[in-house]
Amino acid sequence: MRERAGGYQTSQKKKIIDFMRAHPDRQFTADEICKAINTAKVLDGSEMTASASASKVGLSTVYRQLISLCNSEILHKFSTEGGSSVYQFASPDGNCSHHFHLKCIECGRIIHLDCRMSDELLAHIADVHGFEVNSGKSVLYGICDRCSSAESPKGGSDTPCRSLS
Amino acid sequence: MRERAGGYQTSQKKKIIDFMRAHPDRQFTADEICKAINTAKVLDGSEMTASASASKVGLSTVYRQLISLCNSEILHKFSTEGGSSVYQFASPDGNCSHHFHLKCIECGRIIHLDCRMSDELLAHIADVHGFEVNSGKSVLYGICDRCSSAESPKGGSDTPCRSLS
DNA sequence: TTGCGTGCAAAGGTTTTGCATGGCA
DNA sequence: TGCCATGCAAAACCTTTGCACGCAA
Repeated sequence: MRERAGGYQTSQKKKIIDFMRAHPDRQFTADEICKAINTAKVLDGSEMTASASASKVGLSTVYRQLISLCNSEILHKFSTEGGSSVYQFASPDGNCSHHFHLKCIECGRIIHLDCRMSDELLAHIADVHGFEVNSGKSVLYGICDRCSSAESPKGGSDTPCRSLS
Repeated sequence: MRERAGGYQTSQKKKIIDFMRAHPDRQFTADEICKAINTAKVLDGSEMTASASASKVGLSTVYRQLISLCNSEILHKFSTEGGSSVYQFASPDGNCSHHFHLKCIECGRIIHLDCRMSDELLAHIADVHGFEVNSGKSVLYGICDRCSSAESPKGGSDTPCRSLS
């Protein structure tokens, strides 16, 4: 049905997929993805100036590809409270539809909760309360263990933590 | 938690609170709230037509009050997939912080899930997985009983969620 | 070759902000 | 009376769309 990435295999699409697959536990806005693939490829390497002349992938192309990739279920789309949307790589198994996602509001990390109790709760909600939860679209917000133990954010060279207010 | 809405008691603020309190189980965009309080008062499911927009309360005032009321935890803010935000009256008890919210992606209805199993799951996630879930900010998306029975009529979709709240 | 994918720019919608004025405490 | 809140408009922001050209199949 939609298991393939339904379309041409362009270099732009490949860049987006490669970048998202390299960071499966993180979420990015369209703008972040656009900047990332126009500068470095895995973004943990050397520093670079923002306005590199090598910028090629347009933001509208990123948006169009993100829509396509979400339809192909290669990516997942989430809405933030700030109004913008963020995208995350979906595991090829597609099992993200079967467990909860925990998102730390401090560091932005995404934790895939593979837990029997959550399955039981989902079954309970479906049976008793008649509500079919779509786990792939549901995110539980809170504080992860790292951030609760240490309130100071570590200044990593990784992706800058989005403001997200 | 007794903290009132932190500011003056203006007529505009009162209109917004009254309107939202009159529809505790519904969600509205800022624009809908603005139109509603400028035309009718309880709209009772029939109005909401374009109306004359004899604006008295400005849209920016609505936005500013919504931010204030959310900070005071009088309202809750949710993000829709379309990118816009919707607001809903929060129960005065403030116990919304202690249970899950189920949101139907079809009809937009919010169900307050007051269920022992969810409490157990939250405790389990905190103890075993070290993640402190903020229930008030977490929303589970899915299909509610009404909409699922409307789509695919399978028998026995009864048992309405005893939302309590 | 065929037509989808792309880049650029402009449009569209939502939310925020600046500034002068009005109203609550 | 002192400030905060309001209204209006413009700005800021995110996302989509139109159009001509490039490139995968």
